[in-house]
Amino acid sequence: MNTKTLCLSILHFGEKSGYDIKKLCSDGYFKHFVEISLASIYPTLAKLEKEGLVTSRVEYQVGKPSRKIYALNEKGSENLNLQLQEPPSPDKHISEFLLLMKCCHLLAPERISKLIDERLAYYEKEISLIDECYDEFPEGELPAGSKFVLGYGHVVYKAVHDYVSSNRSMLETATGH
Amino acid sequence: MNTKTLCLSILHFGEKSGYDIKKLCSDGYFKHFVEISLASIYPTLAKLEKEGLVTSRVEYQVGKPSRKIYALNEKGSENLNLQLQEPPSPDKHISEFLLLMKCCHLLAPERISKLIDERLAYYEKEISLIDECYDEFPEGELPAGSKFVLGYGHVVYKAVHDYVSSNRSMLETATGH
DNA sequence: GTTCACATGTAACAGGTTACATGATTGG
DNA sequence: CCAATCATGTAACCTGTTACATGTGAAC
Repeated sequence: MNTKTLCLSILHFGEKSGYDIKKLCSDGYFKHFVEISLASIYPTLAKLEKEGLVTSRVEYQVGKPSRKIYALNEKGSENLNLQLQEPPSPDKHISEFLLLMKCCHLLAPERISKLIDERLAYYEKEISLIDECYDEFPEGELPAGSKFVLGYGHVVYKAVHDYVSSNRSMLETATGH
Repeated sequence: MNTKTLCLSILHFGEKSGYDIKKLCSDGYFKHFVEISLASIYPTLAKLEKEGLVTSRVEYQVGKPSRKIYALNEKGSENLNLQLQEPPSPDKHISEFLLLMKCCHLLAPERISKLIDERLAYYEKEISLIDECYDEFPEGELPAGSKFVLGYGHVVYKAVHDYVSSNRSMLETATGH
């Protein structure tokens, strides 16, 4: 995933600071399908401004550091539309947890149980975070795309939670060492 | 995910060439939770051999290029066990498809429909690939970890397939431009 | 007191990818 | 004939991360 396109598509939902973008990707609406760090956001936003795709203004705050707020302009909007015409590259999913489970015969049974407990807790947390996102919008006002994506995340976490809790014995009783 | 640990854990399931490892990660049993390219596998295997964690032998073939087959030795096995004691880092999931769906109001309805059709076909393909993996092993002989991980992938693809096919209208009828 | 959240930015480094280089055989 | 599969490996490049630098206010 191209960092520039990601920033443009997030800005398209409204003007934001680099810090805002990071929060959205780490905790908010974009959380479960993107990855980005602050150290790549700031230079990217600066580049986008230099290229004339976004504009920035500084918002002074009392007691807090100033925020540099970026907004998409027409050229940026056009550029985004162009980028979105390209076919999406395949999903990337990397899970050390699954690698560990695949190697369960090398793990102590107590460790497996602990890892699974933590995993289930993690799924539950993600589900409640998604539910919180729904609650932020009044009935029917959540955009279709956002609703679809939140629902997608929800069914994934629900399905794997069910699967892991019903099939954990498969791993916990494996004749390991 | 550490490339060295990944190679060691795959080799732990049996001796393999770099090419074999790539195939396993791209099409086989490790497919849906790891990412690795040949250009990082070969140098990693060479490094592992230099460090004395694996041994290699060359297998000559008629009509095909020779294969360099690597096997885990005791030191490598110990090293792997040590690595597996570390807590797994959080899953990484990146999906340009979901970003596109989130931005559905910027896409033509026909494009959305086409993207969804392709997506559903992709899920179906993944499910049948997983089923093929099951079939490779005779009844009951698939190791617990592998079975668990395959089942995990299966429920994910099944859940998202169901979700996308039942909720596609949410995006296709979105008042875009 | 100390850690966390807010807030932006740079520099050094690590990691992995794309493209290149090579070459035989098989299938369409 | 051309593309694909098998098979290994290197070099140049790019991108993104960790760590650093700086500073306030709130909460514990």
